[in-house]
Amino acid sequence: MTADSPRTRAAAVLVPMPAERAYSYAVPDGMQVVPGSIVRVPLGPREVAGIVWDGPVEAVDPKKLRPIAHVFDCPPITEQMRRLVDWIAQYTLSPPGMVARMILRAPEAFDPEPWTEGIKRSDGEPDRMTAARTRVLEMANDGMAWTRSGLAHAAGVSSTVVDGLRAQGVFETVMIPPRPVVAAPDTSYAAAELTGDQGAVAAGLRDQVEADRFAVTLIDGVTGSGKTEVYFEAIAAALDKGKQVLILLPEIALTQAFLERFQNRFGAKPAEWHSDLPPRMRERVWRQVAEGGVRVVAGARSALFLPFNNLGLIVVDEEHDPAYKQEDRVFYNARDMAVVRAHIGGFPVVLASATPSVESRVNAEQGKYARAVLSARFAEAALPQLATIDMRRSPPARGGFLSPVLLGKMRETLGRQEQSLLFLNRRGYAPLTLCRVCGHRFGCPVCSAWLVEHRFRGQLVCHHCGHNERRPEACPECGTFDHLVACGPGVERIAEEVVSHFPDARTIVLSSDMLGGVKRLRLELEAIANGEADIIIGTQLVAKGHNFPNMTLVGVVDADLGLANGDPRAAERTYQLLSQVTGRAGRTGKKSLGLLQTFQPDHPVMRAIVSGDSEAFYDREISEREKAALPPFGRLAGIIVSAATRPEAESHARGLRRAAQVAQDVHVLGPAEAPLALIGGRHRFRLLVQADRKADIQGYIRALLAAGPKVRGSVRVQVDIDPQSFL
DNA sequence: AGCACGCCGACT
DNA sequence: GTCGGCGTGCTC
Repeated sequence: MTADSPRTRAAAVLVPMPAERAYSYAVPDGMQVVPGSIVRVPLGPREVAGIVWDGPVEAVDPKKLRPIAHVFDCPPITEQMRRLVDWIAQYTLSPPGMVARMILRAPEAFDPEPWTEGIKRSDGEPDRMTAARTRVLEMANDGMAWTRSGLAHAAGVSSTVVDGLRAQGVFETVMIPPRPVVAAPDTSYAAAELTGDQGAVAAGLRDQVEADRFAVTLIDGVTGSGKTEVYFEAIAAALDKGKQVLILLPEIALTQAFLERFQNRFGAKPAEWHSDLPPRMRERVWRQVAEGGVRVVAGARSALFLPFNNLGLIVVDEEHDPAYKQEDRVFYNARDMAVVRAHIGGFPVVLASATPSVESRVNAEQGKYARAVLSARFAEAALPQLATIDMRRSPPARGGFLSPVLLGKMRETLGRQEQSLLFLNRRGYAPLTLCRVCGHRFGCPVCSAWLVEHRFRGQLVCHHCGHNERRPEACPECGTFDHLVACGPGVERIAEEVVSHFPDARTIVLSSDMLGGVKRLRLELEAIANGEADIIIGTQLVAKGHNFPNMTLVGVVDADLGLANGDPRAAERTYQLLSQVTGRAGRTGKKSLGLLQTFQPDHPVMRAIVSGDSEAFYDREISEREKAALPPFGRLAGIIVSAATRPEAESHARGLRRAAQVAQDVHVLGPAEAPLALIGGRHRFRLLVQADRKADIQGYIRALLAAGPKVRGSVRVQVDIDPQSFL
């Protein structure tokens, strides 16, 4: 805000760096700024873009006060967005400047898009006609403005023909406004016919949108139950009201398939927003969102920070997806911040999932969220038949990992010329290699993980930090040759086993470390969809998005994987993943089958998957957490200490732990219990803090950080608040 | 987060 | 003798 003093006007400006408060800048005479204005200000040796902020301007040494260099010709960041920045900064204990930085991620967009020069038919007539000229004039007689190249292309002539006509005064020069990044959606383009409960849920959402009322609705329904069709009607209502709409999708799910589905309903695609967007497109989308020209954005979590000026609805699809959580710089969960955004804006938010997160289910049970269950009735035909394979009763052959039951079904599937998918969430050949003579195990020299053998590449790789080395012939400990054994399966090893059983089948392995990168992967997925493979062996990435029309068998090689890793969310995550994977079968209309290889067929996760009845599973999961006072019943925050070396990080975390004057109702877990990981070349250490109320945990962490050892050198401390029921 | 300043190892 | 490694400190 600006403040008038006898000599200089000053404004508070939030700059994109970890400053705890807005800095003060002088406003030169004649310059107009309002809260939300995007300005260029000097900061140290350079100039940066900042946002003029609300609140009193802090008095600062007049010698330090530097003037705002420039006010961008750009719609100001709205009050709702500014309140969101303050809220997130406060809640996540991040510097507000760092939160503001997430808004300012399209630097070229702060200036208006340039108008381009075009031409339009005028009164002038050409000196003589040719065939080419006739075609050009036929096109141009619509009286619309054309670009020169566009007109030439449309008429099928060279641009010299157009230039020749222009020289004779046949065209006048006009300026053409920037082209919209997407066409306007048409809410009446292809309204879906909704049945029974779908219609009722859609009507409820429409009412919320029309009432401009904050409300959270959790739409809970399996694939094919019409979740998307239902929230499309809420989107239509918001658009009819002249509002903008944001659809959040987990990054991987930003697939062409969703955009096409939207287009089939609204006649135009939504604008996309994700990290892979080319810079030029990024700027145009940002700008057109700020100006209100873009009505619907489908985006990854960062789309929450787009400068909407008239937002009326947010949809968070696959709300349980961990990709919504950002775990660097500012730690936040976009799903929860979307709820906060809607609360600030006073409009509804829709959370959709076939496998909701436990915290959303609890929020629904506590009445904070409404829960709309869509029955699977309409999807039943498409649901695969699911069963467990008890690996104690049907063990694999010696040295193998696939049970005869699964192999038998694969053979039948091959016989029908249909596709099978084997899912194993582990890259490489084997997760552990050891020496049969001396027992030496190959561990990562950098971190604590075992090295994973990648036989195809002839390497031992650390999946934690990326360290890799050649697989040696002899044991480095005892020197014995040819006695290294691979323990456990990875997708490469499963592929080996499959090929030995089905040498004539076309088998393909899909994992994120595939040679050739994303491009190759996309081609392979397309090839599979076209039926160019019989057996697909894949890691997590096959679980999402893609539809394989001929896939009638899904086998989960190790359904227990991930259940015993000490994560309080292990069961929930496994349930969600297995649900998604088994859902890859049965998109065909044909009879399809999902088989889970497990040593614990009576585990609640397996029972929930096989029976399709998730209610009991959620009830149990909720009561387990209640007993353990884990989220969503307690609050859990992580203090992340990161340093270049592991001892440094550990000693610092111990220092913080020592400094902990454990307050009532607050527990500090770790360091021993906390997971240690190496990310981006830095050792990260998470100290878990648990408390019952939001205020407790934030106050406690503030006190702890103040009392703890001074953070200096290359040690960094960040705070990750696990946001549960914050409303 | 950038970016400059500043002090110790391997090279044009 | 310099180039450059990243530790430290500052930005209205």
